[in-house]
Amino acid sequence: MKFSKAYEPNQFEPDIYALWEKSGAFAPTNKKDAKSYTIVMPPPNANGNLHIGHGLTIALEDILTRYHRLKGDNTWYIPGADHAGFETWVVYERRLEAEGKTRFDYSRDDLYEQVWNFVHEQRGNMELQLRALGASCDWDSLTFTLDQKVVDTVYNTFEKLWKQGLIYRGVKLVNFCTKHQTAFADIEVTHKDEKGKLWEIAYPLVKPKDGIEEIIVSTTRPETLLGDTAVAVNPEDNRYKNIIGEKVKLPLTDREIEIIADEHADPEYGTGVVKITPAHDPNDYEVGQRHNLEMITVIGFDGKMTAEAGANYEGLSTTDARQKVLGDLEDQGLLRGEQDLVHSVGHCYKCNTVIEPLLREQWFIDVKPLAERAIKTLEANKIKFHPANKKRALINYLKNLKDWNISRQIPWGIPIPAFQNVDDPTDWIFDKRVDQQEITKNGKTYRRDEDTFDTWFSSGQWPVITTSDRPQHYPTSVMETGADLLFPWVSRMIMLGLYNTDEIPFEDVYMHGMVLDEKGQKMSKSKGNVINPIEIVTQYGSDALRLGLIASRSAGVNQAFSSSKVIASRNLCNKLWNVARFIQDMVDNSAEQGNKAADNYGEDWICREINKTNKEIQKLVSNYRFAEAGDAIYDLIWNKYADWFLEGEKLWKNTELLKTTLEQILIMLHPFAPFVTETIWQALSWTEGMAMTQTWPETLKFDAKRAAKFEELISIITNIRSHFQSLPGAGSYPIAFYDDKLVYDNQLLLQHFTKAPGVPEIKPEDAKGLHLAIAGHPNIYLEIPEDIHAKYKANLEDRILKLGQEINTLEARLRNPNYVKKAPKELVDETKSQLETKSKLLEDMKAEFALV
RNA sequence: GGGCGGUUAGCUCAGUUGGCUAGAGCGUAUCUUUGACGUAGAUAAGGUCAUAGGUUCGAAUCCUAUACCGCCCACCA
Repeated sequence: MKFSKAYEPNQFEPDIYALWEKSGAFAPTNKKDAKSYTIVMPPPNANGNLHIGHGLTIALEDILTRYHRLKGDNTWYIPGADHAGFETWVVYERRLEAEGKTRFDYSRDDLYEQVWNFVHEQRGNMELQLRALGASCDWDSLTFTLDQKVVDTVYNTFEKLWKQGLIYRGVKLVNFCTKHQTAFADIEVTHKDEKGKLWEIAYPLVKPKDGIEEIIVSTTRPETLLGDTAVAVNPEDNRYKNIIGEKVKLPLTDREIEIIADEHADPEYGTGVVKITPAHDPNDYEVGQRHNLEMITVIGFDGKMTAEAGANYEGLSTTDARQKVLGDLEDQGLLRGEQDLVHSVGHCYKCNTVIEPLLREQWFIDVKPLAERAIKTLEANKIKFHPANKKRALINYLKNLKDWNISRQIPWGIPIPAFQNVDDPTDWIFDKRVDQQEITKNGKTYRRDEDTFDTWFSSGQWPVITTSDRPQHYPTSVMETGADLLFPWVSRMIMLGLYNTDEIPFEDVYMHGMVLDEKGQKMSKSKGNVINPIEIVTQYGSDALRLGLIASRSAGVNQAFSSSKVIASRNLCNKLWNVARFIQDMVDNSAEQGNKAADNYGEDWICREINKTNKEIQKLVSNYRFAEAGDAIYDLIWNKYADWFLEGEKLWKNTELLKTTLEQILIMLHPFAPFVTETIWQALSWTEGMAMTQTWPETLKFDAKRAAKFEELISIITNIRSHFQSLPGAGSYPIAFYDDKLVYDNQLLLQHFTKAPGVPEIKPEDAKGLHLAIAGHPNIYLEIPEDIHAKYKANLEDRILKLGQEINTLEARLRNPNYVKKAPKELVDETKSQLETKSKLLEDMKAEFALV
């Protein structure tokens, strides 16, 4: 294939991906002496589109996967697709709504089937997008979160928990969205600050005592008054000590409730008296538990007041009920004041409806034993975290974890395998026959629980489920995911992983931060600042997106998307493409002889640099330092390979070395930029197989002394170029020298790199022009005209001053007896030799200054 | 209230056991229409590493305090 002038990713990427996929190389190898390396992909929404965060996820995971594959590990990257319980349900419910239907028009089984079909119609986009991003995952192992094996494992775990008494059915306050008709875990509720009012309401004492006739409570939710079953004061609060145990008359009702003493009441806040509504407030619920209070539900799951709220209020929305309650209180003269306040209110993260804390019977997991075990494992450092501080955050979270509500009132999910005796509501049994609404067992009839599992309950078992066919891949190597999933997901995987397998689910956790928009704002549809990764792929190529996303990004830190990094990465791909094009050209014309007269030190030098980068990349990737690894390979390709080595090879044309080094570079860059490296690999005339399945490069042999010599040549060339640039006039002059073997041996190279008209060897007495101040090379002159030379003098003076300062610093350091005594010997020696070279250089420069 | 991050070049950010002249990309300036690449090459300018103390022979890096920015958790009658 011929190389076009510029690399156009779109032309090649789909074919290259098809080549990989067809080759079967995504499947894990099963080599005997090799280690397993396993990454489970956090499953993207099966019927959604990938967002830029997925771009980062795939980039990081695929770099690791491809790197380990090249290193020879039995590498397995397991893709997944998430049924995305709630997310998908919301989308589907909207569709129903548009058709004028509601969920209540269908049975759960019908709905499940409808959504299943809906998802499968939509499905596939996400998987195509993963391919566009270059994910080298094993498609045959793709697991959908509703696959039978997922359900099986989840049911086994549930049964085990059930048998061990860690599952219980409880009536507790749950976070309920009255629009979506489902409960949420605490962690799913979004809190927002809102303006509200704090009302003061008088509750008259049934029997006035010690002159106290009423007490005044403060509340932001007067409508819940109808469900009050006590009022609380702080036991230390002297104002109310005497009336603890007395009764008050609950306004607007005919009930009498007790004044209790509880720490929950803060004497500093409001009047210091708080009404207690155990059925509608989490704190009040706890107070209720402590004092064994009655719980009266006055708000129903539909968000309307219940019959228990009284005939005057039944059927009203909470907002209307609030107005009516306030009005009625006012009429009775019991409303004593109102003031503005800002407080935070829980909202449904999807529809923004205010979350009602409501009593509901749900399945709960007693998390204590699970959390304790997880904490112990974390404290024993069994799992490494990147960034490390996430471990502590997780331990803290686990220490305060409350029992986990795993019931969701959404049809789209894994049915909870529990049945209730129709004659005895307290009799629940575990049974897997969830496809039946009613079953009989031991002659009794049981009705199915209509709820489904919280998604995190099933995805918390993801590593063990996905690796079940190849158990040697469990525990997995690394769990790479977004930092926001530390609590909801990573914590669950650790708890349930340990519970299921007695092993950790993964050895490392790497958490990436959020990809923000270019201004550093969170991306959101409503803000309209969402960046579509596939658009970037179309515009700049998949590799450019990957390299651009990982650039300058460190673990756990949110960072802005940077199109300039993507462009820079696109340019790197193009650069490499042209490097390859040029080398192929030289290979094609290898009959042309290069310079054989002298050694090319640049060859030793580039081998040294490639080896160095090779080692560096290995170290950086194993420490998850992707951005630095990317920088290292960028620097090698652009600033070393192309700028110096390849430039020199225009003279030497050492095609064998050009081939070897290019291959090594392609392989080392492959994990980061798989498409362009593979495209080149396929295009080159001499390479075989695929870049993807090569072995990570061995180190190259080179002569260290000659490599160091080349470095000297670089500094001579740079120095000369700098002069050519800064000197007034035409710009390039002959480089004259005497008594300098390195220059003598490399006249051609110097001329080539500096574009000097010549590099003549002269006699010392003929030396004239601009004397170069280069350490170790005192006899090099640029033969410039007199008039230009004079202007140069001022410049020289500045440089002498600067060098003098540097020498002073070094001398001061050496004069310090503590430095000489305490600093490592090598460092001190280095300082000494540096001082020596610089002093000599200074003498030379001073001598030159005297001359000009 | 508890916890965690951040503050380094005009911009976005790297900088892991403290060690030579603090780096990158983009941007800027000047030069180069050289047969790999103008998505390029060459050269250069640009930083008292937020502030104040401390530890140390030596601090962007460790400690303490302050300021500002951001995130998470809990609470908010």
